[in-house]
Amino acid sequence: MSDLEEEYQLGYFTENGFTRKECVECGGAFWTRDEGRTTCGEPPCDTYSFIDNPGFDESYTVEEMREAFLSFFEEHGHDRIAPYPVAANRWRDDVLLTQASIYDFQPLVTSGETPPPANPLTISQPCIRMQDIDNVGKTGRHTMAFEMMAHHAFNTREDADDYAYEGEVYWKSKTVEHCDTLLGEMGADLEEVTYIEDPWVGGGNAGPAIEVIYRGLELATLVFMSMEQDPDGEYELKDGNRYSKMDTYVVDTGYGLERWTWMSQGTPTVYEAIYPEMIAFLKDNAGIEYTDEEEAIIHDAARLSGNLDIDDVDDVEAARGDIAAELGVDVERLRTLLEPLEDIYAIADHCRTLAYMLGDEIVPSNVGTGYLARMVLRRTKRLVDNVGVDAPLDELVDMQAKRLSYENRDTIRDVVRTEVERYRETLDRGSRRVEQLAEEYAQEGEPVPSSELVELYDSHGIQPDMVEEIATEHGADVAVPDDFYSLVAQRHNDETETDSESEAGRDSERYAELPATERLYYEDQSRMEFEAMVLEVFEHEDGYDVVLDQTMFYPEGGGQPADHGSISTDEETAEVLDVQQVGDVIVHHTDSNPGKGEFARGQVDANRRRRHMRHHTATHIVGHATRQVLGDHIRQAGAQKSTDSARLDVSHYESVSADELETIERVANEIVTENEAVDQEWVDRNEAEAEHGFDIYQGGIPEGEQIRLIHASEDTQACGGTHVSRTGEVGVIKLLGTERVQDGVVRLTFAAGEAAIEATQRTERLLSETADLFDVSHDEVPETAERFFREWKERGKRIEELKEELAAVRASGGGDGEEVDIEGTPAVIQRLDGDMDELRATANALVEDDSIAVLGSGASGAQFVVAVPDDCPVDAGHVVGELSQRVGGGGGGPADFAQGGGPDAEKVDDALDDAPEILKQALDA
RNA sequence: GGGCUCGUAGAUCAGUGGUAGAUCACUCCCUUGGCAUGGGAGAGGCCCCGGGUUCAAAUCCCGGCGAGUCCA
Repeated sequence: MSDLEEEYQLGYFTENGFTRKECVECGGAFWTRDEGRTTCGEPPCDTYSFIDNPGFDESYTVEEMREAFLSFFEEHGHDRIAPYPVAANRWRDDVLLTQASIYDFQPLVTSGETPPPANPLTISQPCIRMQDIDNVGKTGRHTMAFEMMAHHAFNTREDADDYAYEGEVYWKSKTVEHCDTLLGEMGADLEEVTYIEDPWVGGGNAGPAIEVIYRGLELATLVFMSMEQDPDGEYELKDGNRYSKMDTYVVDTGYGLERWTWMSQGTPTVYEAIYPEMIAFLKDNAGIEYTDEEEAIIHDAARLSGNLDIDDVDDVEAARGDIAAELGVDVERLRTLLEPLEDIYAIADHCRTLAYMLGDEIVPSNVGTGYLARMVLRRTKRLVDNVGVDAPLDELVDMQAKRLSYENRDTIRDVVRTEVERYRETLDRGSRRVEQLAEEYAQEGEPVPSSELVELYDSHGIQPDMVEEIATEHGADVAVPDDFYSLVAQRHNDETETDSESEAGRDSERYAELPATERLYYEDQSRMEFEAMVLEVFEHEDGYDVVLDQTMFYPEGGGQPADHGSISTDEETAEVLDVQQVGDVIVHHTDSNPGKGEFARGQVDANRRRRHMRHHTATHIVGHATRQVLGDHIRQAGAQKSTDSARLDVSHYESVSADELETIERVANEIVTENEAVDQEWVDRNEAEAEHGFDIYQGGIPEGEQIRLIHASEDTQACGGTHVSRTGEVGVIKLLGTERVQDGVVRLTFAAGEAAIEATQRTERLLSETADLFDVSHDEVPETAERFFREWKERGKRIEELKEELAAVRASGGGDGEEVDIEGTPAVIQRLDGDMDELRATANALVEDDSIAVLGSGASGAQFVVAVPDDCPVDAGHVVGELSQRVGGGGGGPADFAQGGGPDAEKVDDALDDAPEILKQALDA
């Protein structure tokens, strides 16, 4: 079946007495030393045989196993690399979380554009896979968080050049040899190990791959990434697409740290092997105890469930029935025994996931990785409450963070506490809502419909089972549909398509043939004049695009706006209105044509540029100060500079208080006052990463082997912007304000240098104008404003009172109104040019005296109020309708009190003249 | 980045175009020796902001701001 069969004819196999066989159960091809073997070794063809029968000589903890693995590969010529963050979106924008060790080197290293940090290398990379979150705890082997131990080698073909690494380090046979040797050193019985042929396809790449199985457990996958999708390729693989060989070929291996540890211990589940003390703590805390007989059932069930090929939760539920049957136990009894234990396994795993996430400084939020962290945390909290563990969640997460040796454990605990509190508020809000809803439906005797459930979940974050619980207490039925989550998904399917592509594609083609523009602005960031040759000019709808051989003009990028200025030749001076970078070419957008092939002088608008430089350096300083004041989790989430101010968005889990803002401002200005050097440095990116970590990429990830670092005081950032040469040149930094731009992200707005002075002057002018208005000193403005506001409110109330009094007087004093008799009820018809409030009050007063009130006003347009005493059969709404029609409008209201009006104020009197007639009609009607 | 929900008294919320409400908390009075409590009265609102529609907007529409939530 496999088109790649010849790819597996490895020297190591033939030299070490392996034979290729086909599994009698599944038909898959595999390699083994055991001549008599007939099955491939992988469940369901075979079953776990290491439970209570560890497959290695010694028992290892995860820490010991990690160290054993890494040092083995170090001894075999690999460099040990520190793990990358689990937040993969810090260096690539196509995924959120790190799901495999190879993610660390995609896309730039695997494509050959950037050299790997070492070659070959070994690493133990923390990974998080949310896909099988529902299986965690239930199958005995699924975990959301795990470490993928790996050895990688990056190779290029002999005839290929222009890649960041050259030649072959090692390939398939050597890879298998390393794996086999490691298993041998661990004391595995090599006769029992099988190597299954299983070509790998994913993400546009493919290649032969081998699964390494021992005693039923898949211990490693050895992937030989060497092909890319190509419609004309010579290989057709299992996804139905065609592939062809690439110039680079990469050894991508994955050894599950947790599985190796499990194999070495032979415990019933993986969880008991990797964090036994936490499992013990949780069981004890939740008060879970078993009799010997129960213990035996659980033990057997765990072993059996490991043997089943379980891939989703439905299978787990079905499998439980099979297991119960095999053990001769009632399925409900088995469920009651296992469920609390499953929750505990899941809690331990989720806490470890959170420790990785928060330890790598992900801040919970409603977007991106922050949202995933929040989901995991809330899920964990539910499990903890469900199973009756009463330890605070921050303590549980800390247990795992401690084991993983994170240094920011205080912040982690703080974040967890804040999140738990936030969740509690959401639940409070939710339960109030559900209670109310439940009572409504209970009263009508109807069940809560699934549309309400979807609404509650989607808009308010309330789980259907929680609705069920609360609603039942209030006597309302709830039927949670089986396809609940697909109903929720349906609501999101109406989303609009993405908009069309830009024209950048064509542009970049046009500029591709031009040489890279030499960037003078990096050579001397304070120079503003230069000379250059005009290489090309493209005419445009609204101007010209000019390309020079070298330029001092800074193109828009990294949140710094483009420079302005002029490009002059002897004949022509062109204003530069915008500057953009297209590939390696810098394009100046101008208002006139300097002439292709001309020798030109460039002049950068120095004032504008200097303001940008101050704001750019100030941004680094403020970021650094914020990190010092608020904590190490502070990370840039976006930034924009202008001539007048700059803004910096940072990740933070609560809003910034006024006190904190002042402290940040003080710390930032201390850095300015210390007048330290701001240096730029071009360095090898791998060296930079090794020395400073990923925190240098807060403003985005630049391409290329060399990157530019900016050192401002103790802060180091990869940055392409222009900077002042000493922090003192920033002058002064004035923080203008802070706002929460989204959950988990806070925006700081500030101004530097003369812009700071201007900003201060602006606020002071506002204060002065306000003070002048009140005719008081600056100090007295707040209390004066407060007094004015209070008095304004008091006066409003007094006016209301007076209007009512006036209305009473008008109603009783007869006034100049006409009074007619409608079947024994007196009706007062009166013009009264006041506002609606006055009309209403007067009408009310008249009704108190058992009169019908028909009042009209011409104060702003025409307005009418008609009020009728309780027992009078006149319909006020009808009367108002008739009156309003006569002034070109309309009106209505309840039968005893109606309002209306229209635009024709001059017809108020005419309308009122008709009032007696209308009243009589209304009575007849 | 997108979808949805919500902004009304100090708190929790009613109010679907026609005179801004309830409960708790608050103040005062009464009941009691005191407390829990019970009875009565009162105070407290830029109905988030800005436009629009309308005779009339807390209410409908548009735009902001703020809060929440689901998804990628």
